[in-house]
Amino acid sequence: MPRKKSYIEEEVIEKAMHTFWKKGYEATSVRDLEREMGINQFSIYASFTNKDGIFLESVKYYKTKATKEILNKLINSNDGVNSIKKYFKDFLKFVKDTEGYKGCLLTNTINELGGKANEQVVNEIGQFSTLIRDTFFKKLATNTIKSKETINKQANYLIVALQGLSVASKMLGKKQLDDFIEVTFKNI
Amino acid sequence: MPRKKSYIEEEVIEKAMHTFWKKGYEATSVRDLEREMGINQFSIYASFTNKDGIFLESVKYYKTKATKEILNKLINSNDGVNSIKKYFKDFLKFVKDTEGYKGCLLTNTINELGGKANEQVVNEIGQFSTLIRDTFFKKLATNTIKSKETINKQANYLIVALQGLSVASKMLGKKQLDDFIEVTFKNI
DNA sequence: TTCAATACTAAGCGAATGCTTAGATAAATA
DNA sequence: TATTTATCTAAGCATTCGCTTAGTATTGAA
Repeated sequence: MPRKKSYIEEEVIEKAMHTFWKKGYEATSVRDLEREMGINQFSIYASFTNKDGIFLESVKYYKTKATKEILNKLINSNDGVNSIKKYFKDFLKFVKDTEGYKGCLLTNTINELGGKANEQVVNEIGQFSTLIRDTFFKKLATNTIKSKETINKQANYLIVALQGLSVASKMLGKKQLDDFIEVTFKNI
Repeated sequence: MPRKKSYIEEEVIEKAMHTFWKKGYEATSVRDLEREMGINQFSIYASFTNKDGIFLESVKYYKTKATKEILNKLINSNDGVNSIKKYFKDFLKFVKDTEGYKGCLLTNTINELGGKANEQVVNEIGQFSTLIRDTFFKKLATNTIKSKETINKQANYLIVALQGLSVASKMLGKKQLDDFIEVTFKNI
């Protein structure tokens, strides 16, 4: 009976995600989204309820994309701690485009909105952060006699270091970022 | 001849600074500033030209405040590397208020606006970042045989770590932050 | 006491914000 | 073919945005 949608939701979500990623939440207007997603405002609201709704879907999409493109590589690696170092380098490639480094969308969001972000968005970010930390933990725990407590501290440490890298990438050059990664893993 | 100003510029700048610090650049409206600064929009524009002008003064004020309250303590300390560790802890106190951690205003700004921030603002932030790194360098260089290159890398590393701490403080608890600081300084 | 110079209040400017509504269009069932 | 249902376009809603203007109040030198 009904008329068909003229767009594929996943495709327009991807475009919305890139817009939020580049510009941030506040600086992205619904008119921006309309232009970038290539569909009318009515359709945006019909599919995603409101601006927060599109943002939530964008965050979910980012998680899926990041998981496929870099996190799975870490999960499936058998290179112990060295695989985490590779993850850091992959991360830098992942957050860079032709115009420069745009940081991690999730870190950007926490930094911009803090605790005031939409509750579901905060949950999504918290879950992903936990997933990464747990993955770090497993890699740190292979072939070592270090205590669980030490490994836990190191995993938390690497999470914060990754967030630092997200922010610093927006200011610093490639060499400085590589130096940072090198020193980061001296402490492990 | 002229009428006197009914407000002290430094006082209203401090209030503007706290507003930007809490809410971020985009999310702070001129009406917000009007309310928080306690003066009319006309006066804001007369004294500071535009929104960017107040923001620039806020950034400068933040630098002065941070220098007085925590950076000078580091500069004047004779405790070598350990004084940097103390600086990290002082930093966490500095960026915390009753409602929680609000991060470093300068890191927040870089993260929110990236390279698109007002040029003078970017300069101010860059200068302060350099000042802190140079200070770290001096502390790292006391009583050591480490090469200049190594010390440079470590100084850069600590800058990024500090930015990570700024972001992570908005998500993580005190214990995790303390753990991070501990691991950060393990091999320095 | 006059007068020029600056600061004040308050109203309002055009443009942009997030979101909604009215009406035309398309698809599949009856 | 007629009807039902969901989609589309495009105009417009109230509110807020950064910023300005018109008119009044206050100051200190002439």
